[in-house]
Amino acid sequence: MNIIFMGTPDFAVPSLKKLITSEHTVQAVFTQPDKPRGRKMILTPPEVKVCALENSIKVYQPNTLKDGEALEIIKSYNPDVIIVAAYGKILPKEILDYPKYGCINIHGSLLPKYRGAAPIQRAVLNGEQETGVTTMQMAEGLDTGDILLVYKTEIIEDETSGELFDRLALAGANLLLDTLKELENGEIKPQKQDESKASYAKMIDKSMCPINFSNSAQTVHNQVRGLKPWPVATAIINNKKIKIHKARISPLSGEPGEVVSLNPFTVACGENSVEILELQPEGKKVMDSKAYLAGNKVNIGDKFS
RNA sequence: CGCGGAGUAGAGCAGUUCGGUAGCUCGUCGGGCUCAUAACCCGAAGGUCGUAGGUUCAAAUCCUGCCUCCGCAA
Repeated sequence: MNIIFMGTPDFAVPSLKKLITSEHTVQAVFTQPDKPRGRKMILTPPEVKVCALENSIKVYQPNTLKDGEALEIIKSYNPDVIIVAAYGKILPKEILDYPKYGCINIHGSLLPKYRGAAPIQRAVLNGEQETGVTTMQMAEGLDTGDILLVYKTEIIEDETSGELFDRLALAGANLLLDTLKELENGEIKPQKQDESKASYAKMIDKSMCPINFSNSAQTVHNQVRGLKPWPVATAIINNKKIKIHKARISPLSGEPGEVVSLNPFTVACGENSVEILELQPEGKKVMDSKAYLAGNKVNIGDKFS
């Protein structure tokens, strides 16, 4: 099939790569405009753009798809289908309806659960044990289109959002190819989403970072996993903010926030405790907790807040 | 020139204010003790103090340039 691909971050890259090496033809790529990123605010191209350019595919970065220009570009390619993976812009109806097979989206959850911006992180934060990837026929609403194919997978005990991202990005790429194949062969029966089971995964932001040690160790652990690798859960000790990169649940107990063990480094929660395995003081690199304790005086009974 | 922290032994830190013998907690190696240990005791190795220059009798420390890493903000 002739395909136009729309996507932006690294989640979309495996799908794009897979399409490029498949029997399909990627005619053009749409992605977000380059944005200033990093400490120096350097203008940085999205990962999908980098991948497309490496493969000599034409890239478009319009600010909006709604002014008709985008539609003209798309018409000039006459694609059979448009693939959308974490693109980050709304597609107007005239584009959704234009290709023969419409627009197909890859979404990182088991729809209709976790529609929206941050399905993967939200699943980890909520301590879900199962998630997956869904391909759907895009409709006008936010992730409301009919379901085409679904891939389910377990969320592993200590898995972080970042790790799950990588797995689902790869699984999504495979699912996408299957979807295209079955579409071509007319084997797919699109399923309507059950609106009564729909939920939304709001964007993640830094206000979610501070850890409340009154919560259960499980909740704290989910927070640490879910916010890794960005923006990372934080706690305060000795008046200094540190990021908690990696933790584990421990059966010890004590006053919430209290250091109950130094070996391993363990902090009590509302229920049980968490062992802190990797952390990062402000202005410092990520280090394991043993290294931190070698140079910073922390005593049993000290309090995290 | 967005704001700020930091580069000292394999790791994490102190020492820099006020120039004058290179330190701490760990790790590593050797030995001892123990039924046993991420326990304890004894000992050892390991550093051109990020880099280039300047000031000085003398610089980790003061001055200047540069490199690198990180936090915030976006």
